[in-house]
Amino acid sequence: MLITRATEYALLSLDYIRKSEYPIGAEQLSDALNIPKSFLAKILQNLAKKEILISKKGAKGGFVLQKEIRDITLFDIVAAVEGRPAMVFDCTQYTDTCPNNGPKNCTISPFLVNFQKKIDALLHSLSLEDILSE
Amino acid sequence: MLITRATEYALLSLDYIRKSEYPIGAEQLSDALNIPKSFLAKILQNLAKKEILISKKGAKGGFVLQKEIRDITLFDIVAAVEGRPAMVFDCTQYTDTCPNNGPKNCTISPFLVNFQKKIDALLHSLSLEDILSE
DNA sequence: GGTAATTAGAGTAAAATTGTCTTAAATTTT
DNA sequence: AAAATTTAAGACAATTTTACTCTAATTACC
Repeated sequence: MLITRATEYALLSLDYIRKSEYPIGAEQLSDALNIPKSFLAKILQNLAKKEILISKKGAKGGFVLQKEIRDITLFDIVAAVEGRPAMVFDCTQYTDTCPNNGPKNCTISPFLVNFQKKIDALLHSLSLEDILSE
Repeated sequence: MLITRATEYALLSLDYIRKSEYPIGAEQLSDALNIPKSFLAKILQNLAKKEILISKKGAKGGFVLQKEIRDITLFDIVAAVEGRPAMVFDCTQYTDTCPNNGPKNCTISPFLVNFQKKIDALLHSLSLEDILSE
């Protein structure tokens, strides 16, 4: 799966947050979107670390968008939430068991690299503005 | 991950098989490509079921391509091996816990559908011929 | 200072992927 | 016909990833 549930939660949250003037707390989001609170909190943290959200601690705190929605790409969101860029296929993980001893002499590697580039281009080309209606 | 290790094994196997005049056995493939035999056997079975490979039982049996490599698409290979088409994201699995009560009123669904279509188009447009060098 | 909120990290549970094993069925060779 | 070879099928186990929880600490507002 290219995109996990965490990314879905992120997209739903970003959509909710952008519609509000005030910071939105994790608990409020959790209630509104029916998403497990602790899990969501971690997702929001990751989005904050990657400069997609601003987090405000303390009373009346919460999360606010850090950029214009047209400046937030799908690529960044996925990378932030999943902890790494979206990968079509990751063969670098197990070069030890690779029948061809690594990507350098892999028969299918050139294709996969090419395919990965197409996915990346697609993710980079799509901003939050593009995908959230209204 | 859009493509799993099973699909990588399938691609490597298909590349090996197409280069041979004679049927290639699962064990021979397993040795040549250093892929766990039983796991590989199952992958080959799936490719045979989906009319990508022909399987011949008995002595001197093995697997042969059933079509020209330009007529085998990545889409078909992935669908055969993974047991379902490659999915960007599968929210139909858990409509019960969906904050928006299903894809019909989902804020992000239209985007995901669109994204999925682009992936599908890419997979359909690429044949084995396109991706295996020489 | 007290409350409301995020931050951090360990830890658990469930699901998917990866891999194994055993037995049966089919085909070829002898 | 028997023996050898090879696929077919399904149950099972191990590993990895995903999904989620809990507790304690930190920060900021009032």
